[in-house]
Formats: sequence, structure tokens, C-alpha cells
Amino acid sequence: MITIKRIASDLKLDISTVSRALRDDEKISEKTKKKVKEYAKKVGYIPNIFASYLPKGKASLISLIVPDLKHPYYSEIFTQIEKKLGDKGYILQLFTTSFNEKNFEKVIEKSLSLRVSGLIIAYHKIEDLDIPFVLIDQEKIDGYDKVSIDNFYGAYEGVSYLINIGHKKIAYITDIYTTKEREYGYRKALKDNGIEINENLIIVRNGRCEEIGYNEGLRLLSMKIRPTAIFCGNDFVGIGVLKSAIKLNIKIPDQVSIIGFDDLPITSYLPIPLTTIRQPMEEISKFAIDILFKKMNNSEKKFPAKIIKPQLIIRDSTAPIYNNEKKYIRN
Amino acid sequence: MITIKRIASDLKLDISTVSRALRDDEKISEKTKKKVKEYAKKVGYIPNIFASYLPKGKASLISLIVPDLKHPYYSEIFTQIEKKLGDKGYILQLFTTSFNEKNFEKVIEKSLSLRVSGLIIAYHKIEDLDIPFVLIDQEKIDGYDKVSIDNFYGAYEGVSYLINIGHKKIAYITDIYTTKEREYGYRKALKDNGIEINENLIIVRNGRCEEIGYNEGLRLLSMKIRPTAIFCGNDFVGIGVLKSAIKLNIKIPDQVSIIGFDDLPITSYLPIPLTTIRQPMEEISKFAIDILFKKMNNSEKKFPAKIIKPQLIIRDSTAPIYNNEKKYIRN
DNA sequence: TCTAATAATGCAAACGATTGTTTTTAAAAA
DNA sequence: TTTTTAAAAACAATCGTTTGCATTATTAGA
Repeated sequence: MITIKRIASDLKLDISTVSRALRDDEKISEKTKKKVKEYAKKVGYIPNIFASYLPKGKASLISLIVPDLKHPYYSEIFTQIEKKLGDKGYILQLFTTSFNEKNFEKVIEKSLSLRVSGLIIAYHKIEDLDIPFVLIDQEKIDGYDKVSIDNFYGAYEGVSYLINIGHKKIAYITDIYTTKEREYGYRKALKDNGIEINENLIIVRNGRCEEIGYNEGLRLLSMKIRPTAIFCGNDFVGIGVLKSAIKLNIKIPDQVSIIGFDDLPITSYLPIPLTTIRQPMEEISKFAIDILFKKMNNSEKKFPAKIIKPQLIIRDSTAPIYNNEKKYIRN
Repeated sequence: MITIKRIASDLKLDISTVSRALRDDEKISEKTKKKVKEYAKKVGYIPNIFASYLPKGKASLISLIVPDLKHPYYSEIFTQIEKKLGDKGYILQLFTTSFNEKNFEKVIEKSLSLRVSGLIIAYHKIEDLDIPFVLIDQEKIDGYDKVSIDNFYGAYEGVSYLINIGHKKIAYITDIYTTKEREYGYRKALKDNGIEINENLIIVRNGRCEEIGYNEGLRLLSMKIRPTAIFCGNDFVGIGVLKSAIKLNIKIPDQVSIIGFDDLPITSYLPIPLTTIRQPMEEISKFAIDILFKKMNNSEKKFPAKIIKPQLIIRDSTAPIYNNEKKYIRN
């Protein structure tokens, strides 16, 4: 590998002169700069980030820690953040944890070992750290240095919409990793509209979301008195419920309305495009980066949690209950 | 940040002794090792990868370059490789290119700047590089230092299966980024079975795969004499075609058979689980890493391309043509 | 108890860059 | 032409580790 030293000796210059020339330092004459840059290009010099880290004390690296990259939510977050940080001259270092706290600790240590300038952490929680960090995708949205959507509000809005279009028998299905806030939003919307909560219609299961959705969908929709709407804790559950309704030959949205949560790209391409609650990914990444950079330039400060309102996206999987075949309405 | 120097002075030892103690060097007495390690832990010492890179000349970093992480194929590849490299003590540095060659050049340079020990490159091509690399997800599978599936074989197998169960009018739909090999496999299978190729049934479009599948599916399935099977260049196209058939109320698989390609996780959770050609992701990542490490330990050698056979996964979207309602068979 | 052998630790150079300070060179003023 | 000043380049220390070699401490053998 070509080093600055090599260029210096070839050009009979001092390494400091070469270093400054390459970085356009004003002290160096234009003639020398030109000569050095051209020669560096010719011999294929590539600066060594490791070597420059030491005197500078930073390497413009930022870590992103997510639980599972296969989830479209996190790969979208990565894509957004990588783009935005790239524009600022930073390199994004991605780690995944498989939702495992032991792994989380390990990747935190790796990040520290890499002396990253900052950390963006999704899903996991951490109290404090010697370096700037932001949390995203959090259960609780109070406190500091967090960016998250208002899950409670999103679910409340979704369920309110269902109630407004005439639904009363509304089920809630999700997996154990879904934030409880969504369930609370569901409960509150029912309560505020004077609908009694039926605990048998609130289903939280451990397992693969699509399977939970499919199995519980089959079960609920086979009941004699079945729900007219199913609010899903996330889109994957929604995909499973959709499949169960199609399997049972129950028409969507005429006989059952389904709402998902997250607005994954796939939802709009499903056989029946899913009504869902959109997480504004671009805003989330934008605010996360904003806060992180403020903390990086202002290390002592804490920034109050940024709460973003999710948005109800109405597609084809929901309809007013008046459209339903009357025989299916038992309530 | 705590450094080795600090530990040395606190413990009244030389930095070299501390360094060796932390790395379990045999020259150091057990007593000193214990004392150093305990103190290091107590004060929260974290080794500086940048500092140790210099004398060692390596940092155990490997780059993975993929075009688009939002595609489940690439996020699965990342997940597999991150896991396997983590076990070997390497850190995986991920870059995406958005299918853009300019971006690709940039991330190659960033990788070199990070002095990675090796590169795993998906989709993009590169002739040679001063550091070890492997290509995956490649169009052409001859040559060296590549791991890829046999796309031709996969398509040939899929289409042969359709022919074996009685289909003759088989369409092919895909987007422009799909490797041509799949189309060739489709053509060869038809040819080898004495079925004339109808160029109107071979559709390659630019755009979002699901939309291509949906729009072209609608078009093909609305024809008076419509195909009895549609072979899709990838699963996303398949998802679109599935939607179009459901929209037109054409029964799958009774009235039309659909095959995808890749076996994305979602395919088995679709309302009609998709028959598809599986890319064995684990094998691909395993071989990629094997070749990369062989090259890293044996820099001059080149390794012949590793070709992996994909596997036909039969689900619910395909059926023998004999099951089809006779009135729809015109051929 | 003294010497030899070995174990344990310290010393110092090195990795490739950056940067404050000094020296040299060139240009401007006298 | 000489002196002063500014511009350009060189010098040298430094960042936090690693590692070959020298030195010191300890143990064993005579």
C-alpha cells in the first residue's frame, strides 16, 4: 500500500508537506499541491483512516444498531441513515443483535472499540454511555435523546377510524415484540367510544408474526359471532390475517376489515392492499441524525424525546360496516 | 478514554507489559495478568482498534457491498455473513450502492480507506483489486472468485416442471435487473420440450417488480387465449401476478399456475403460498466466506467460480393443467 | 553462597498520519 | 545590494498500540 511517506520520498518532500498538500492546506504552494495530488492519484494513494484517526482523535464513523435487518422497517432505517450520513462524510457501521441483550452488549463494545463518534440504537435501551447516542423505535417515548412515533396515538387513530365507520366488534392481534402502547391505544379508543373490551379479542402470541396472524385469524374468523374488524399490531400480522380471511373465503373488506401497522412497502402490493398506520421513516431518521449531531457538537446537553405522529393510510382492506352482508353482523 | 498508558502508569508497569497481559501473552506472569485485567475491567478499558491496526497492519474488518438492502435477498445475505464473520472475530462493514456504479466506486474507495482485509461484493463486477475479494449474485458464473447460483438451471427446472404437469402456454415476466440467464433457462426448457416460443409471452419491463407483475399479469390474464402458467423472474413479480389473478377472480392454481424465483420469506405467507426457486442463501454466504478466507491466507491464488444449484420449492400456486377448468384451455 | 539459566518486565522503535514550531527560501521594502 | 517580511517547506512530537530486544528479578543447580 502506498503511504504518504512513499510519496514524500519519491517527490523529495517532507511527509508533512505531502499531508498538507493532500488536504489543501493553505500553507502549501499551488504548484506543490498540484504535483503531490497528481502523483498521489497516479500511484493510487488511498488515505489510511486508521492512521489519521490517531492524531485527529476521530474517524467519522457512526454505529447503527438494529435487532434484525431482515425486517423491512430496519433495512429502511439503515438505508435512510446511510444516505444522510454519507452526505455528511460519515461512514455508517451497522450491527444487528437478533433481539438479544448479550449480543447488544457485544456490539456496543465493538462500537466503542471502533471509537465511533456516535451511536443510533434501535429497539434496545441503554441508560448512559460515554459517547453521544440516540435511541429510536422505543417503547416509552418520554425521557431524553429518543426519537419514536406515538404508537398509542397511531393505534387510537386506527381503531377510532374503525369505530367511526361502524365497527364495534374489533379484535387486536399481535406478537410479543410489539410495543404495548399499541394495545393501550386500541383499548383507549374502545373505551372512549363506550365499547366494552372483550379480552378474548385481544391476542398477543409468541412466534412468527405472519403465522400468528394466520392462525389467530382463522380462529377468530371461524367463530360463530366473529369480529367485523381486526386491528393488527403490525403489518406482518396483517398479512397473516389477510391470508386467513382469503382461506376462509371471507371477503375483505366487505365481511371483515383489517388494519395493519408500520406501512411496510409490501402492504400496498398485497392482493388486497392493506389499510395501515404509517411510520414516517424519513422523519424518524432525520430527527435521529439531527439529535445525534447536536449531541456530538454539544456533548453535555440532553435533548427531550422527539415524538412523531404516525399516519393512517386507508387502502382496500377496510370498509364501513354498512357494506357488510347483514347476516354476518351479530352486534 | 482509558488507554493502556493510563493503566500502566496507575499500576506502575510498562505499557508493553500491560499490552501483553491484556492479550494473554505467555511471557507475563499470571499474577500480573490478573492484576492488569481486573484493573482494566474496573476502569472500563476498551482497546482502540485504530491504534492496534497500525503496528499489526490489520483490523479484522471485511466489507460487504450490496446494491439495495431493502431487498430481502441482500438483507438475508448480510445477516448470514455478519453472523459467520462475527464468529471468526471479524467486523462486517456494510455499504449499499443503489445499483449505481458511481456509488460502487465510492464505497470501494471507502473500503480501501478502512483497510479491510477482504471484500464481498454482490451484484457489481470488478476485475481486480489489491485486496482479496469475492463476487456473489453474478450474471455470469464462469471465471474466478465468484459464488453464484445457476440461474439458467433454476429457470430450466421451474419451466420443465410446469411442462411436466401439462402446461404449454407459459409466460415469462420480469424486470430489467433480473439476470438474463433465467430467461435463457425458460427458453431452453420450452425448446427442449418442443414448445414454440411466443415472444409476446416474454415480458421484461423497467419499474417496480410488483407493479410489473400486477400490470402485465392483468394484461396477460385478460387475453382471450391466456397463458395457463406464468413463470416470474423473481418473487416480487410473482407477488404482483398473484394479485392480478386474484383481482381478475382467476383461481390459483386451478386456472393459472404461478412460479416465482428466489424464495423470499414472504412467499410462504402469501394468501396462496408461491411455488418458487430457492436460492440457498446459507450456502452462498458460506462459500463466499470460504473463498474469501482462502484468498486472504493465500493471496496469489484464484479460485474457480462456485456454482450452486437452486432448488424448486413447490407450494400452492402451481397445479397440473388437468385440474384446470377445461374451458380455459385453448391449446 | 555463588553462578547459570530462565522467567518476568522494561525499553524503544515502529505503524501512518497530523500539526505546532522552526528553518529555509523567496519576495518586498529600504 | 542589504534588510525585513512573508510564504513555503522541513522538523519533530504525537496519537495508542505492538513487538523485538535488552535488562532485571527469580529460581535452580553446583
